Amino acid sequence: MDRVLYSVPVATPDGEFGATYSALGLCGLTFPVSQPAATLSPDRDRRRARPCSGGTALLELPPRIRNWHAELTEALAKALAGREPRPLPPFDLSRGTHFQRAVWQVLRTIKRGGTMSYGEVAKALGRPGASRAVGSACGANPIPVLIPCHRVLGAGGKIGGFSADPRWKLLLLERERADWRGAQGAGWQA
DNA sequence: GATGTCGACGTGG
DNA sequence: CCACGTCGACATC
Repeated sequence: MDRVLYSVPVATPDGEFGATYSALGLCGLTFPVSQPAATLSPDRDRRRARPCSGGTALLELPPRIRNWHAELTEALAKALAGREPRPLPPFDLSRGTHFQRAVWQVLRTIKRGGTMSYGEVAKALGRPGASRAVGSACGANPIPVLIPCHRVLGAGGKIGGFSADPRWKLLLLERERADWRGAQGAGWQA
């Protein structure tokens, strides 16, 4: 069952994310809209945590979902601070195609601070030449940050694209101290 | 060297 | 059909 049953705001130091849950687990995570990434800077000063605007919504959640949400809230805060996001709630990725799920699986093997190129991911799937399709699959990732699509860069260390906002990609990489600057240092752009 | 163009790939509009 | 979070090869200045 991949239907979205609950949509819940997630308060973090970087603004209010949005989580959606199905009966199987977390099936979606969206970046804050109220705090545009345009105001983000790669420096260290953090934003104040905002109270959850969901109001009484949280109280209406079934215990199981509420537990997942508590785990997610903590995991997301850790991830945004560049630390290991654990424990995690279960993910419901049943909406992805076979290829997309295979891609997301590879993404989850990229260690914090590490990166892969779209081409390398394609190669890891036994599909050299599908690098572009990998890019599309990354863009279709329903749970950014926790499924680290931001750790996939263009060949030669170029920053590549990011559906939400490239600033988030840069910020996340900064926070995990990723060694993403390519071999030639100059090979990246905003 | 610095640019263009082209084809391959999976998915959704 | 087309347009994408790409890449590498090759052509041409």
